[in-house]
Formats: sequence, C-alpha cells, structure tokens
Amino acid sequence: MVTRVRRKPAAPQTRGEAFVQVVLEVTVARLAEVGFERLSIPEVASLAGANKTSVYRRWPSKTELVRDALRAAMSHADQPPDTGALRGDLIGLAHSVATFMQAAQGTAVMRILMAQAGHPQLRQLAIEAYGEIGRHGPWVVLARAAKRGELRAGADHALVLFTVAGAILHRVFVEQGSVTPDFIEQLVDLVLKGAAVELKSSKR
Amino acid sequence: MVTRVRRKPAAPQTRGEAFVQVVLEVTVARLAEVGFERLSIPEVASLAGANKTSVYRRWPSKTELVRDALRAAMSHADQPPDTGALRGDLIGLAHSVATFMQAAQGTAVMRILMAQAGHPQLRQLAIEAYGEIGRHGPWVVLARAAKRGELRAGADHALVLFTVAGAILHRVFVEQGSVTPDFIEQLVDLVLKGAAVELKSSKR
Amino acid sequence: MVTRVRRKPAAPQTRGEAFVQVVLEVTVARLAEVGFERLSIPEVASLAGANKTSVYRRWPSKTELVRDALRAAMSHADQPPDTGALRGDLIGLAHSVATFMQAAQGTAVMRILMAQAGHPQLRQLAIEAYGEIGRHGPWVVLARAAKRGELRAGADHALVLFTVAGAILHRVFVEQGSVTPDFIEQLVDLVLKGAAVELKSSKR
Amino acid sequence: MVTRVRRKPAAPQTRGEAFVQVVLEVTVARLAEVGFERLSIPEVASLAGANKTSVYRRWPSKTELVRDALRAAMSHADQPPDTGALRGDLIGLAHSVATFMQAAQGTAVMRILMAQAGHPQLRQLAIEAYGEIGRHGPWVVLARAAKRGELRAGADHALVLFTVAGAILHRVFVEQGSVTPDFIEQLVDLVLKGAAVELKSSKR
DNA sequence: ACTTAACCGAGACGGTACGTCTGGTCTTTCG
DNA sequence: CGAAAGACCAGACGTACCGTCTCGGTTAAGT
Repeated sequence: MVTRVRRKPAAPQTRGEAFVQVVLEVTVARLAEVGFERLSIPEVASLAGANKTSVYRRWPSKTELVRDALRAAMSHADQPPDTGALRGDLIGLAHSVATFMQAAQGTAVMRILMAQAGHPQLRQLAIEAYGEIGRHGPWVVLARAAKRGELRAGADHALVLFTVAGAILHRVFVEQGSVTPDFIEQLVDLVLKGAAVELKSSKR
Repeated sequence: MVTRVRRKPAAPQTRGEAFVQVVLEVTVARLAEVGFERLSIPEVASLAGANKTSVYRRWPSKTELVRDALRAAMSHADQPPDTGALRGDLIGLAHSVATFMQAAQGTAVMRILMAQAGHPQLRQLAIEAYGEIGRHGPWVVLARAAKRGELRAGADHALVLFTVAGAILHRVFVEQGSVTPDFIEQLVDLVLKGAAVELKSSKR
Repeated sequence: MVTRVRRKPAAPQTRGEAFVQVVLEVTVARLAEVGFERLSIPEVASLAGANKTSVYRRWPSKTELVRDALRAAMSHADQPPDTGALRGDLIGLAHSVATFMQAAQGTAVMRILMAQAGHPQLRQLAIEAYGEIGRHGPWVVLARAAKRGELRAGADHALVLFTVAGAILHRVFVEQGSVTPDFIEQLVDLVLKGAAVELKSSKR
Repeated sequence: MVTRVRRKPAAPQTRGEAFVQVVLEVTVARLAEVGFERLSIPEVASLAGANKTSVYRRWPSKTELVRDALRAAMSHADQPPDTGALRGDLIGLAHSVATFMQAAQGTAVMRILMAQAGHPQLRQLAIEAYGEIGRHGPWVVLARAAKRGELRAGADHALVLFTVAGAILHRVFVEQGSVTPDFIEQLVDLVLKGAAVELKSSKR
C-alpha cells in the first residue's frame, strides 16, 4: 500500500467573501418564503449563482447555514426611541417591530418560531434573532416611563410589550393586513388607556 | 350473444366510516406536530393503520385531506359567554382562544396560517377554521358591552379582540409559555384599563 | 400521539419478470463494453427502459446485479463434442471457446477476470461463469483420447486445454483478430503435433 | 507497489526530473493495480507526494500521462536469447514474457489491452509497449531455428509465438497461477512436440 | 347460499430531489 | 517562474420519499 506524503503548508486563501453574503441573503429570503422545511441548499446555491458543493463545503448542514444567515441578518443597532413620553416611545417600538415582521428576516424568524417547536437548537437561534430587535431598548423605554410615573403601579412590562408585539403579529400573519401608522397609534392607545370607560372607582 | 341484461343493483357501501374519522384525526395531529409541508400522506395512512392507497383513493391531494380534516375538527358551538360584565366575558373569550391555540386543531390552523401565505386555498380554509371559534360570539360580547356603556366611545372592537388574540398567540407560539388564568386576567385588565396611569378625571 | 394499527397480511405479488430479463441482458452487454468499473446502474436502467430506483430495489449493489447477470447468461448445455478423433473434438472445443470469447458474455467474463483481481467475490463469479463453458466436456474429450491411445504418455490435459484457450484469448483480446476455422485448425494441429520436426528418438 | 517518497531537504528546487520519474512510476503501479478506468490523477499526485495541479500542468489528460508512463517503463534491450537450440531459445523467450506479464508494467499493459478496446490511441500505445518485449527477437529466434531445420515445414512462426504467449497470459490472468520454470518447459515442449502420440509416418 | 361489485391491503414502479463524492480548472500565495 | 493549497464548478451516484398503478383478498349487498 502507498502512504500519503505531507508537504509543507503553503499560503492559505480566502476568497468569496461576497459570495458568502449573497448566499446568506438568499437563505433569509427563502426562509421567509418557504420556511425551514422546504429550504433546499441546492436551490439556495442556484439562486446565489453558486454551485451547491460550494455551499455544502462551507455549511455542512442546513441548520448551520440558517444559523449564519440569521446572525448575519441581525446586525441591529438596538437604539431605543426617546421621545420623552411613553406614548411616543411605544409607537416607535411598535414601528420597529412592524418593520421587522414585514421584512424578510422577520418573516423568516417568525416562521421558524412557529414551525420549529421540535428543533430546540433552531428555535433558540430564532429566539435570539427575535430578541435582537428588542434586547434592551423596550425595557429601557418602560423603565423610563415608570420612573416618570407614567405607568400604572404594578404594570407588567413584559405583558405590555408582548401584547403590542402580539397584536402586530396577529395583524401581519393572521389577518395578513398591513401595519399602518394609524393602526399602531390605535394599538398603543388601547394598551395605554384601555378599552373600558374610565370609572371613578375601579373594583379591579 | 344476447343483449346485456340490466346492471346488477348490488351496492356494498361505506365500509370505513370509522376509518375516515381516524385518518382525519391523525391528519390534524400531524398538522399540529410537523405542519403542512412535512405532512405526508403515507405517514398519515400508516399512523391511521391504513394503507396509503386507501387514503389516496379518498383524498386525491394533501390539500383536500387537510380541508376535510380541518372541517371535521371545527364543529364548534359558537356559544358566546355572558357573565353580565365585559371583563368576565372577555376572560371567557380569551380562555376559548387559549384552549383552541393550545389544542392540536388550533396549532394546526395557526401553523398553516403562518406558513402557507402562498397557498390561497389552504389559507382560506385555515381562516375559516380560525373564524369558527369566534364567528359571531366575540362581536356579540363587545356589542353588548357597548350597549351597556362599558366601552370607551370609538373603541375599535376588532382591535380589542385581535389584540387579546395576538397576545395569546405570542404567548403560546413565540414565548412558548402556558396560558394561565392569571395571565388571562392580567391581559384582559390591560386591554380594558390600559397600562397608563389614570389622568385627572379618574382619582384612582 | 397516534399508535399504529396492525392488519392481517395480504397476498404477495410478483411482477416484472420480463423487466428482469432486459436488465440482465443490458448488464452483460455493458459489462462487455465498458467493464465492471464503469458499469453504472443508472445507465443500465436507462438502457433497459426502466427507472434506476427499480433496479436498485432488486439489486442493492452492482456486484449482485453482475452476479445475476452472469448467472442468467450462463445457461449452457455443456455438451462435449464427440467426433471419434481427438483432433475433431479439440476443434469443436476451440470453436466453443472462440464463440464464447467473442460473444458479449465472454467478453464480460474475461474483462472481469483481467480487471478484478482484487475483488474475490466477483472474480469467483467470473471463474464460475468461465468454467460453465467447460466444466466437464473438455476433460471428457481428453480422457477419451487418452483411453484411445491418442495422447502422448504423460501429457498434461490441463496444459493442453489452457494452451488452446490461451491462444484464442491472445488472438481475440491482444491481437484483436477474428478466430477463423483455419486458425483453429492450425492451432489444434500445433498443439497436437508440435512445431518441431519429428525426430526418431525424442528425449523427454 | 509504490514506495514512499521523501522530500529532500537539501534540494531547494525540486528540478522536475525526479518528480516526473516518481509520477510515472506511480502511474504504472496504479495502472497495474486498478486499471486505466480507475486511474485518477489526483490519486497519482497524492501518491507521488505532489499536488494535483502540478501533475495537471505537465499532462493535460490521463491519456498523455499514461502514454509517458508506458514509454518510460519500456526501455528494454530487445536481446534475443541464443542457446543454439530452439527449445532453449523458446524457454528464454517464454521467461521474458512471463516476467513481463507478472511485473507491474506488463500487468498495466495487458489490462489496457483487454479493457480499452474502444480507445484506439491508448490501445496503440499498449500494443507498442507489448511489442517492445519482442519486437524482433522472437522472430529471429524462429528464423534461426527454421534455418537450422528445427522447425516443421510450413510452421506458422506467429502462431507458435502467440500460442506460447497466450498460454502464459491464460496462466497469469485467468488461472492466476504462478509461472514456474517447470510450467514453461512443459509448455515449450508441448508446442514443439505436440500432445499427440508420434506416428510412424506423418504426412502433413 | 351464491354471485357480484366495491373497497382495502400490499407492493412494484416511475419520478424528483437531495447530499455526497470525486475529477478537473482556476486563482492566490510562497519560495 | 514553478509549485502548493484550496476554492470552485460540474457531473454522476445512491438514497429517500412521494404518488400511481395493478394485483389479490375480503366484505357487504342483492338475486
């Protein structure tokens, strides 16, 4: 039998940086369009103008490709709005959420969250990506409002945020309606002031 | 050869009424577990203890199978709660929604709604199934409350309902948390009274 | 979760007998043309007018396909010639060998024998197939000739047979010449009477 | 068999001459082991301790590599034996043939001859390489014998030579037996004196 | 009871897509 | 400038799964 002979190493090489970008973008787009299940690496490669073996070389499995794609898509500057009043801040946040969910990245993330309950690693990735859009900002907004005394005592910050997010989620994916500025204002007003008539003595 | 006699009026029929039931139940279960994409008719047949050809005979395509499965699953008595007060009624509605979303049928429907934006016929089916749980009841509840003067003037009934539904949706599918009675009460209170402090006209 | 239900078994089924024949014939033909290495199951399937999955279903590996193909091709009636004289018998045998080697089956077998020294199972198969054409007949011929006193004392039967076979092998595959009746007669005469002039006293 | 290659630390610039030698040797070895079909340039390069691009630079295609490899392997001095008697000369020739066929070059050549009937250029190369071992010598031997009167009148020189070669070919590749001196002697005696009993007066 | 006809189970088959493997071309870097 | 190191493209292969087909067996009607 014959043994392999090792030579000294030569210069490494790093090309195709742009190629990686294109592939990841295409991946996010396909994730949004067809979801994780039907995401096909050969198809991604074809759409990216590359050969499928090139994609397989860099990302051995679909999960890793999606991981990188989500991470690349989530380079957000988490800049919380600061209008000086809770209402304005919440409207700003809601706009961010709506923009996210209506973009390809958001659709991709939400589809994974909805569909991949049984895939913990992937779900974790999506959760992280979803959290990117609101890791700190929203909580800061509510904390400031609480300090200013704008929030009812005992108000659950998470509940407020998730209710706004949930309403937009429902609007976008269930009703498939567009999220207009008017809708956002009404939503924020509802969450802030409630739908009930104001009473002098509220039983609670 | 004489002419043919009349056709034999033999008519053996409908051996598998129960078989149909089992298949549809399995279909809903798989829809909830893996979604529409990965729903496989051979798999459904196997889980139902039937042969795949038997399933293909009755439902030529996956879409029709899902249609029947959703329709069979949606035999709801749309009985709106009537506790006499808006808060109690909304809590009842929220419970219904939460129960639905956490059951197999609801998961199936929501997954289809989220994932099959590009499949109009299927989406329409899911919308109908989703509407079954609240075709009329919720609106009646709000109408009654408005008549009783419990609702703020100009309150958008749809916004109220969809916000509650969206919050539960977010809770179940994004946070993957359980919907406790306490959560529902807090949610309803948030939507009714808002998160902001009451202003001048309301003392406390 | 749904459990599987067991039914009672039904009747088996065996179809596609002609399909098997065609595939095996094509296999032998390709073996002769391109050899074992370049024998491709998808190609065989295509040439046989079948789908490659059908071929893979019946023959999990190329080795098994070739095994069946060789066995199917080797349904020989091993009828030794009997002309009453050794020369005529040998000519008959040589004709059989030449016919075999110039046919697809023979080419297939010889190519495997030449090329697959490292594949014992396959080599064994080819040896068997090659042996089919002369399992008993040739030895009977020589035994009869020896009994009749036509053979020199101490003549090695195997050497005689293999020399004739080897000469034809060389003719067909190395020289790539055709095996004419004249060639066969000259060959047999050479092996029987030798190329040397006859001496009165031959040592050894 | 292929031997390991060691990089010379003293040699700063591997003058391509040694490199070419190693590659060609490896090529012949692989030709003998796996044949032309499975001969892979990347594999040859790896076994030679070189990079595949280096091999591709020098030999654009497998055919040219094999051509050079065969030519390099065939630097034979075609020195015919001359023992003074036909029997001894033939034994010498047979030894040459047996040595050739059992060596790597011979195995390589014979495999190509057997397998590459459809590749004229390659076949031509192999024929030339095969002819190297006996371009003139064998014919000289027989011509001398004929002049000495050792050969039967009308004996076909080519038939004699090819029969000896064919018998050895069969022995080596079909029977996969070793070619012993005893075997060669018996073979030569068979071809010279024949297997039949000697008759008193043989016409012919 | 016997025939008849529909339904169901079983498996072969064609087809499509996937992921892997390997061969050959290219570019970049080093000596 | 030659050689090494990979990245890249291209194509074929074997596998998995789906949906269609044709069998044979069973069961439920109706004479």
